[in-house]
Amino acid sequence: MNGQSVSVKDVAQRANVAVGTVSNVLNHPERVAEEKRKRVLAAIRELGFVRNDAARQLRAGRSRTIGLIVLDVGNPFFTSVARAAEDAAAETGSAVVLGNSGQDEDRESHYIDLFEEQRVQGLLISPVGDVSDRVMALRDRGVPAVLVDRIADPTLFSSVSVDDTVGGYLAARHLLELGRRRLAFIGGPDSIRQVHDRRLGAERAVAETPGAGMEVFEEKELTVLAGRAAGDRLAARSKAERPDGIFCANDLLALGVMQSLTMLRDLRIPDDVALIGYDDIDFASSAVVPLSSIRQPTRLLGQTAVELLAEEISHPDKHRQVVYEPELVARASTVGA
Amino acid sequence: MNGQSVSVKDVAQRANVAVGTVSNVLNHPERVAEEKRKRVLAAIRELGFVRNDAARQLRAGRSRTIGLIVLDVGNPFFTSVARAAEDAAAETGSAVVLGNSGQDEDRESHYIDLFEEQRVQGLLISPVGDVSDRVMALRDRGVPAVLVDRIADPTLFSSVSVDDTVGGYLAARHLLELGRRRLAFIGGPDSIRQVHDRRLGAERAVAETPGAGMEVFEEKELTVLAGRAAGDRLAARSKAERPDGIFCANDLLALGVMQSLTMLRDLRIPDDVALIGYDDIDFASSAVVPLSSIRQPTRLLGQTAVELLAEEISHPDKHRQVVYEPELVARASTVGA
DNA sequence: ACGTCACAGTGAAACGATTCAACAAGTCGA
DNA sequence: TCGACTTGTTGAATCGTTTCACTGTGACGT
Repeated sequence: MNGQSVSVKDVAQRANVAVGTVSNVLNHPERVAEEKRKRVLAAIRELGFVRNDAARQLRAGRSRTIGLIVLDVGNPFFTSVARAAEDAAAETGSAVVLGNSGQDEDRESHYIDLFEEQRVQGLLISPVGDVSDRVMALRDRGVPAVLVDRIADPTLFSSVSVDDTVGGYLAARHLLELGRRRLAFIGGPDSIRQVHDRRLGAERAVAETPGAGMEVFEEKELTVLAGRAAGDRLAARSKAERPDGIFCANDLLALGVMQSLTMLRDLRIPDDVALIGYDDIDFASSAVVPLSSIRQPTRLLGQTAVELLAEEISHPDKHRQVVYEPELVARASTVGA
Repeated sequence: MNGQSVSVKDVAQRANVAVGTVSNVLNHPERVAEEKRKRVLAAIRELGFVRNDAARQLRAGRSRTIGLIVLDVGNPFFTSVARAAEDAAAETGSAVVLGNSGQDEDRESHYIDLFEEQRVQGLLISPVGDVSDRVMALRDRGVPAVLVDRIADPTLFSSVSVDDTVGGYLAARHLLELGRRRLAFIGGPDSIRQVHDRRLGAERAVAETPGAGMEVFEEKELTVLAGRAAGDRLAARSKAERPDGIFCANDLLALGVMQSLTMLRDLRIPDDVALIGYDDIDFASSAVVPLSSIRQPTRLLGQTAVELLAEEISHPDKHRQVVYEPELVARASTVGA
């Protein structure tokens, strides 16, 4: 009905009290006598008053939001982290606003600017490139940041991440414990840190096991199609030369390999070849042969990121590196039905 | 270095100009003489000044953000819509902040409150329940809204959506044009509007085709596992009783059916049975047999939502219903390799 | 009867960017 | 030389909320 915005002043007028009292009803109800409080609340309802957040922030000098910049909103890993961060922030009355960099440094930079203008309480960021300079400048201006899914220089920042070498180790050891000795690692570009670390972890497990070996294949992409191509190459080999355990750097690759082995050739999983992926995406459990995988504690990541940010706010010069360990999820593709 | 926030006043002092001039450098550079502009910009750089968005908004009475509330950030349909909306909003200098209701009315309500306090320019929402009352109250207070993926009462709101009956029609007609006559529709709970409409559309196509018929199966969930169960039942039938064309209400169901038919039984797709899904998720194209599907114009949805919102802002009493048609994506699962 | 307290309530000041009426200085034409 | 006009600059007022020093009132103890 009314076009204009209703302010505390209007409410105060209507309820016949001072503006300060209206504010107290909103923020310190215990300081206001029962009767006036009721009158104020009634006025608020009648006028449809809604707090103006911009004015609050301006006065407070700080907003109640936390900025989160992720590499890819389409990636379930990040949406899960985001949801957990949201929940954790909600506990302290903060809200999380999400920015999607899409692996693009310009967009990332743009969101950093936006969030700084909004005077967010802090920034959670899974950086595209090297953002140390920008992030340090931010902190000098009073906006702390926590790196997500990346380990930071402990003297500079706090960070939360998951140890990919442990994940790789778990996957490979799982295959080895099942008696497999001729392993294959199917990865993507080794320049991707995650791929690199997973391979390293797997190699460590293999080195610990006498008589075991592992071939490494480097695909161009971490996709189903790339996995299928790799699978085709392996399946074409003779039984003696074929690996009996395959560890893929992510689930997409693994699903591609599975398609290739089971459909096009007639190999049985896990009898002929045991197969394990990484990430435990939704599809892993509903594959033709449910796929074993390595699950990352995404919710814990998001929650911890928010906690670390709170610590950074209270102790700007203390930093902490939290590294979680991923978890093995054994399904039929390794242990059978 | 400095703990305090730097304001225009500080910049003005440093550059030896008035605050108004600093503001003009930022917002109307052409009004400021070359020399002073340079001095101001230098001061901004030296002091690390960053605009305080809260103060801007307060003065402007309106923020530069648009609120978007989606049912599920994990759903690629919505993330795609969100990204398109983001891009469209960026063109007009606005930013989109994303809220995830997760199908929960309380969370939805919470985000509506939050966005209203933030005085967003407007709200894009794919509502959980019936939000007409809340949304109308919002509009009365000057915050327009556009419904996404739902048709609104044209006298009340604007909306963008996709016509699911057309999608169903396209899918069924495609199968019919390939000569299939014994169709099956595998759906989920018919209470879900999308499922219901897709079935209706398919039935229309069948009714238009002499000699064609369609069985309807109602699964409990729209998942791969439910699809596999349905596939098992169909595959167990004799060739004469088995459908020769299957339309699934979404791609997950279709992938389940595909697993069942090709792996467990030995039916060929599309020779023995043609199969088409709905949504065209990423996995559809990389399935063992690339899956035909119906693609929704998600980017167009997001873009149009932003445009409609702009219209609502300029003409609050005019509403428009935009309904898009989905598109057939024919792949090997119907037309072969 | 008087000082001390606790409690409610008041309203001006502050947060920081933007706007705008007012003014200054310079240019041009007559 | 004067007025008309252009161009650049100034700084007070404004947005809506919260804070806080202050006032008013009544209860209580001595």
